[in-house]
Amino acid sequence: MEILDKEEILKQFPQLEQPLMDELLKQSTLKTIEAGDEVMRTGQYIKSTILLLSGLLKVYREDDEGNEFLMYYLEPGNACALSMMCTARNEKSQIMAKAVTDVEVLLVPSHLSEMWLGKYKSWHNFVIASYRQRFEELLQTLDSIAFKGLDERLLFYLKRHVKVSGKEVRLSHQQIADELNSSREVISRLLKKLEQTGAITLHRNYLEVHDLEIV
Amino acid sequence: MEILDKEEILKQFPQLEQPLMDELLKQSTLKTIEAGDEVMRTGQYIKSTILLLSGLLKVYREDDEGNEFLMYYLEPGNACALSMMCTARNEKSQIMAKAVTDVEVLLVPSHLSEMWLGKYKSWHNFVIASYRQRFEELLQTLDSIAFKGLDERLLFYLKRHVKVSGKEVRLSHQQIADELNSSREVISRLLKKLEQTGAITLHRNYLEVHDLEIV
DNA sequence: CTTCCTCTGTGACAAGAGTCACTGTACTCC
DNA sequence: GGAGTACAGTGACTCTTGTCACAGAGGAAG
Repeated sequence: MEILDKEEILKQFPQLEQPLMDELLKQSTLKTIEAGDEVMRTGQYIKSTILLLSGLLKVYREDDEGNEFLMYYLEPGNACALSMMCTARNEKSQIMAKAVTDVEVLLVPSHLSEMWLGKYKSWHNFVIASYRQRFEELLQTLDSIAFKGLDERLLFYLKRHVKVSGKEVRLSHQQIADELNSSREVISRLLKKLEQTGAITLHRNYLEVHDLEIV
Repeated sequence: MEILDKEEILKQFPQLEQPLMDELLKQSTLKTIEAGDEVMRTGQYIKSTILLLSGLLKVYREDDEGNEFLMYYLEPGNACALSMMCTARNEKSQIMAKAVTDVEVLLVPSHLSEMWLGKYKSWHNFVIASYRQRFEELLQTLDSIAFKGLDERLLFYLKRHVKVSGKEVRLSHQQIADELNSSREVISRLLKKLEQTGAITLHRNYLEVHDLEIV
């Protein structure tokens, strides 16, 4: 286990009170995860609360036929709400979390996380706030699926992607299609249309976003 | 304000500890809501946590064009997770809660609910458990929208409806269509098919469910 | 009984999205 | 430079869902 850089951690979680930070530094473990690796899947027993220090995680849903769709991204400073509330789920569909880039996480043993809820007000607030944020993001995703056509969903997806990792979207059409639970051809066509409006420029294996609001 | 029937309330929320129950009885207000009335809409400032004592609430999403879809039902013993985490939301789409039947709710002022989180372990657990349940239900809804065709979504919807209010589904095709964000004609056709398999029987203004598993 | 209104059933058509087949294009590795 | 491979573009077709138009059917109220 590497030595925790206190300053670094504090910077990501400034809302946590001092004594809690001390415990956190002492009791949690730092883990590095390579881009592309799976961080979590429901059904598996989750024994830790996950705090994200650096990098980018995507949380998505996968059904029994291998279809998937993106729920939301987690950025540094976020906690994985699901890791806090993972009950024994034995349904067919799963929630998965995967590292988009290399990622550093802090693992807090569940029993501690549980205990801190009563002990530290700031931890408690942090946990509740995490639930809220995830709930809201999930609702946005739900909205876009329920009310919007694929063209608007694609826009929503691109906007979100730009927000977490910049205007260079380094994804193939196939990858985008997967995350929207659609098919490559359809995404290709829609992207082409977007390019024609001038909103984006297409390249091999990536695309540049110029302005998604003009559409 | 009516007098709270302690026994009744205890029965719905047996997991709450005694001193908390006492405070709850003293500090919260009972409110009766008529079938069809709106309980809540986001954006509006929510000043209370809502506990459901009797009746049935539906929680649904509505977008700016009046489209809607059902998120989940709340039954007696449930709390409205949203009333606990309503931040100032000023987006276009809204979460709405409406009474399906006549409903009795207990209103807990937000500042108390907040305080109890630290004070009573059982309250804290109850709140966390509520979040979890709603999150899970929302995920199921999301799944059915993202992965399933309308036929399967209709089945899922009917099953859920049967679970909360029995095998007589007293809804017009139009109402069902609304809750699935679809159109009457399509729902009519799908229901007809279901009737042909023997899973349900159609009537004017209601339908009987026999067995939804056989489909 | 008659009128009126809401709910339901149905056929025809349109639009969106998925699938298939095939072509072209850029990059990588010998 | 040439072969192989993953990615991207495109047309044709199908299926599902939504829309429009209209016809019955059942209830309610007079």
